[in-house]
Amino acid sequence: MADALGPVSRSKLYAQVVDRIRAHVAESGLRAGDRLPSERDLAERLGVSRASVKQAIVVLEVQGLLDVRHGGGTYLRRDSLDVEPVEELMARRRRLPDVLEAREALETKLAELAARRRTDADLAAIDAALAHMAQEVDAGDPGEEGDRRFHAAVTAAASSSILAEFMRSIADQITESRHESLRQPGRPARSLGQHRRIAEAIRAGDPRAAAAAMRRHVQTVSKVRLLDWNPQD
Amino acid sequence: MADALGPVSRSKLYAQVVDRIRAHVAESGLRAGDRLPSERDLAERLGVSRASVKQAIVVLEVQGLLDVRHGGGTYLRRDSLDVEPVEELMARRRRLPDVLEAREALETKLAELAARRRTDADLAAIDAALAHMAQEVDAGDPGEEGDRRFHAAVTAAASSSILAEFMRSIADQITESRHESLRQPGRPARSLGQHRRIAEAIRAGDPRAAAAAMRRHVQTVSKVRLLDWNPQD
DNA sequence: CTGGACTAGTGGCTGAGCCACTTTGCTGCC
DNA sequence: GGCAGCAAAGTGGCTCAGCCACTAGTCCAG
Repeated sequence: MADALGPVSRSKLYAQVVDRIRAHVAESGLRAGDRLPSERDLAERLGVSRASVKQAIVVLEVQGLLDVRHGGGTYLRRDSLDVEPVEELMARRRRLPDVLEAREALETKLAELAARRRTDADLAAIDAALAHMAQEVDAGDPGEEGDRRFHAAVTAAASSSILAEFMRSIADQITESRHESLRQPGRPARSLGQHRRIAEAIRAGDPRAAAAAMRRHVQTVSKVRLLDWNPQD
Repeated sequence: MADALGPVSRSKLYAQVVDRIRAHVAESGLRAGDRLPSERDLAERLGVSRASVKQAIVVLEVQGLLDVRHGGGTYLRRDSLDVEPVEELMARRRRLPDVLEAREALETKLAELAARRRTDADLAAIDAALAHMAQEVDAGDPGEEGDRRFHAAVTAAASSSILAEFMRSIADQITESRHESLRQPGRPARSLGQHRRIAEAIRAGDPRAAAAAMRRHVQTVSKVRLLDWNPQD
């Protein structure tokens, strides 16, 4: 149902105008620094109102693809308008193996940084997450909230805004895979055990051990998930 | 100069309205699924035209943060509107140490994947990049184009769309640091040598060696760059 | 050659209007 | 009392016209 609504949402006029501008750039061979037709010109050519053109331009501007100068015209900041925000790419291509690869790259580094930079407050948050997950697992629950908190605490302890943002951009897919992963028999307890080893390495301030433990953890998830994954392509 | 233009660009009305909507969501404690005030309501309250409100809403919609239903209102898709596209975050916070950390996380994994997945065409591209950089270095040039091509070839050989997209989102900072790094005496030749070791491991299909060689390379860049970095905060 | 004035073009924003769609409330019927 | 249908109100989608701020280019005078 939600998927069936996707195409409809995609046909909003401003989105269509974005696509047409993209096509025009590609066909005309325009490059970074080149100027687009004026809003009035585009509106006339596309048979839409200037306000609709403006909406499309605002979208491309906020994506960093256009430079809009008051009274001076609209310019390309890149050689192409084909770049998509990460989240849009994610929503479109739900390739879990890619997500897990990215996750391994990011979380391994985050664990290493957490081991170097953790504060007492960070450790307290990690311990609280472990306790929460243990409580959930003891109660027979999958432990999803504790799992989420643990990874969030490690990410916070790493103090790297870029890596944190990358993690945020694939957060939906991680949430989804967490649900699937932790409902497997025995998986919650095993995951909790792996969390504990990661936490120990972070507490000990051992970046190598933390990275290795996190890599093992994420690779365990990778193996389990790949067996169950049914590609939708 | 370009930095001085940043704040001006930031004060466009639609951007201000975006910020005000964000503030409203935060203050009201609204959650995913909750409904925003109507466009007419927001326009009146903010003292702007409905078209300007609409532009702001379009921005948040295309970022996946709002769900806009024709005739039915505008709804939050997340618990917060504080998420920013990676590129916007990048443009705002040019903290090079963070970039280098992210780069190490991403490129180490990319090298590993390249060693696993490289095709003959990938290896040819890597060799061409090495040859190009060698030519530049022999001619006394810094070798920036060859450097760029080499890292692009490794990224392509890795065949991971998410990691490639993450790399693209910090491409500007990498280009900038490349320029600074490679103009240092002796740096081009040394960098070329490291590239060759990475390429050998990829050609040999040895993921561990490739990852280790790439890590060494990026860490070398990290050390050099940090000595020269003047924080702008 | 330089600077100023003027004109045309461009973007920024407003307000009004109309239509399509959704939601809500009321009434009537079973 | 519950359900269905209809009308009214509210909401979003888009257009159009208008006016102002700004920019770029041209022309003229000193």
